Amino acid sequence: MRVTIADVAREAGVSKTTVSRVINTKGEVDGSTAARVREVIAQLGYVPSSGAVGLARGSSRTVGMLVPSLTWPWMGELLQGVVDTVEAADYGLLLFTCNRGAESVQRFTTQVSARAFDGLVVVEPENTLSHLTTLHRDGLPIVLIDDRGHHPEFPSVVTTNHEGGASAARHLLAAGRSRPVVLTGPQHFGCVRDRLGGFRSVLPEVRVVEGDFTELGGRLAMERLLADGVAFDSVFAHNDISAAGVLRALRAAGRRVPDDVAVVGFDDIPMAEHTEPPLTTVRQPTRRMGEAAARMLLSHLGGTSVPDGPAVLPTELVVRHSAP
Amino acid sequence: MRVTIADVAREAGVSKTTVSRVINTKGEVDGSTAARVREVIAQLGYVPSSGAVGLARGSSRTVGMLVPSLTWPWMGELLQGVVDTVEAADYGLLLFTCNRGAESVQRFTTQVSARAFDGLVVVEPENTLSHLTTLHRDGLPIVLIDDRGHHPEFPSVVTTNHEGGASAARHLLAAGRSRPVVLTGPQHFGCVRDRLGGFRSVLPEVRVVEGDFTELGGRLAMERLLADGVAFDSVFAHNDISAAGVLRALRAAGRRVPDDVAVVGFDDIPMAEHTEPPLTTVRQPTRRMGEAAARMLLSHLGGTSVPDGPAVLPTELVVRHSAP
DNA sequence: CTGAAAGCGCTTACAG
DNA sequence: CTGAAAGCGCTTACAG
Repeated sequence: MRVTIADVAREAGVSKTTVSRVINTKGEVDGSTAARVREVIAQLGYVPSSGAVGLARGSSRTVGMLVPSLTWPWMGELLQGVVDTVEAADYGLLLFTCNRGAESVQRFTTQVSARAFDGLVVVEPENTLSHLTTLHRDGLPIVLIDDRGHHPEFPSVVTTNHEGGASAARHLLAAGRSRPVVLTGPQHFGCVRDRLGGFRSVLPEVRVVEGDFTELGGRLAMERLLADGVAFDSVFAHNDISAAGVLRALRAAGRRVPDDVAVVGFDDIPMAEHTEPPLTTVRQPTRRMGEAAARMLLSHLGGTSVPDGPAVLPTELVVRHSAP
Repeated sequence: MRVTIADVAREAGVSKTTVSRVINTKGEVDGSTAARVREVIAQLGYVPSSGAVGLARGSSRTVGMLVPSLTWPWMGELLQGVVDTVEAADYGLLLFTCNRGAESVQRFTTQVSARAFDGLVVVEPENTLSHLTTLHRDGLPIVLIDDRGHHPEFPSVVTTNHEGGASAARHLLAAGRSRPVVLTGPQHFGCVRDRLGGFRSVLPEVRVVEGDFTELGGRLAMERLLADGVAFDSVFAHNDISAAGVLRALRAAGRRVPDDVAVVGFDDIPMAEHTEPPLTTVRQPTRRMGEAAARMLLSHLGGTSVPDGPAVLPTELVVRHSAP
């Protein structure tokens, strides 16, 4: 049988109230009484039932995390940042995905109503913002990790997409490249517009090709440009995956990187070190974004008022061989 | 204020007992009564508090997952498999890491005692097996995803490491390669011994080099072999990351892959498609291992007795350019 | 400084 | 088929 607060109380010869007080160090308790209670707790190996505590206190000391998918290359770092921060604060982390579309969302919403967690960190699944906004208005604390460039009415963590694009352009310009191609992601993403805008603020003369963030998309786009005889000396791809496709297409066509064409990616996923040649890229501080989001949520739960603007974490240009 | 079972009971003009019965469809309830209750539930948007249900029932309808790190390349697939299965069964998934060593383990153990979850899926953090065994003996249902080749006394999911090694050897042999080097992982891992044993069962004449599963380790090992003038026509690396290091070292030394040296990895992480040349590798069914582990745990929680042996999922050789 | 009692929101014998 | 009551393991006014 599990050890309960009643067992401790009986064994220590005090009331449950007193035991509760020493556990939570609230209210005055006589020193020697407290010592005795603590001793009994240790001896019995008593640990309060999280469920019972949650029910009595009306909170679960757990935060939820909702992500579209766990298999994206930067998701591991992000999750690690969130988990570390949450665990350090002695909270639990309940993980949800939206793999099965509407059904997942339904299930997730039920968990919200069931009060399974106190607050939510979310990497926005497509077309969920309005639903999340409703939950937030109904009182659920939410922090959004915003990779799409939305601007929700609740707190969020973003990176400097505009400046990231600008830094890529400055780097290419300094290396004497003046005829760049920008291979974007889907242009309805805010982050895509920002990256492009930043790049253009430095290098206005750009050939823009809309991509889809996939390796295959990058490869095909590059093959088409080469077939069309477009002249360019550099490529800025909006993520590393599509940059990998670009590298492959260039190699297949006999173009040398970086001699003939310099290539810059975005994200700095683990693969970026291992492409041929290793990829120069604009690093997103993924892990720190996770940490920041979790910290914001926790301090919100702790009663601190949240900042009204998004928390902005800086990108960083990582120079490797593809664009020295 | 949140809607409780009492609100529903009052509104429907029945007792809480009856409401509980229609929610859980247990016990006989008059058809029209049930219909009325269901209507009120829908109208009020009532969702049972998971905390209260858990307390009353003595279980939380949540499973825990413990992993050493979230940033390993195959962890995303594994997690996705677990999460999907767990969510489909209407359970929650509580995620724990062991980033901070002993402190993490302590915190984790507390959660166990707090009954925060009903069972555990674990990818074993180093040196935790005996502790997990204790928890299991104390009554916690556990399923191990065993990437180390331990053989715990509780249920586990493994892949065919021996056969995977053998399949790599058969493939190289069929391609006319007879002087292989095997770059292993740390040799105290059971999986490493199995992969090597399988390989040797087909190609006994092997040069074995102990590696450490890192890209750098793979690169350095290969550089040393080349410097030593060792003659070989193929490499079987025990994971893809170190295979990537091997590829890089070979390229730097001017050896052509696969013409001069064929290279086979293990795992089939996302990067394997993107190395130069793309990597032939022994695929671990990572996602399905996650699914299998979750299924075993859930059926155990559901009362089904668990199989005594480990569940074995087959590897699969994926042929790409590095060893056609 | 300490305790009896009510309450958190459910489930489950037990009685009818 | 239905309900009153006890109980799950805590916390928290309230009273002393």
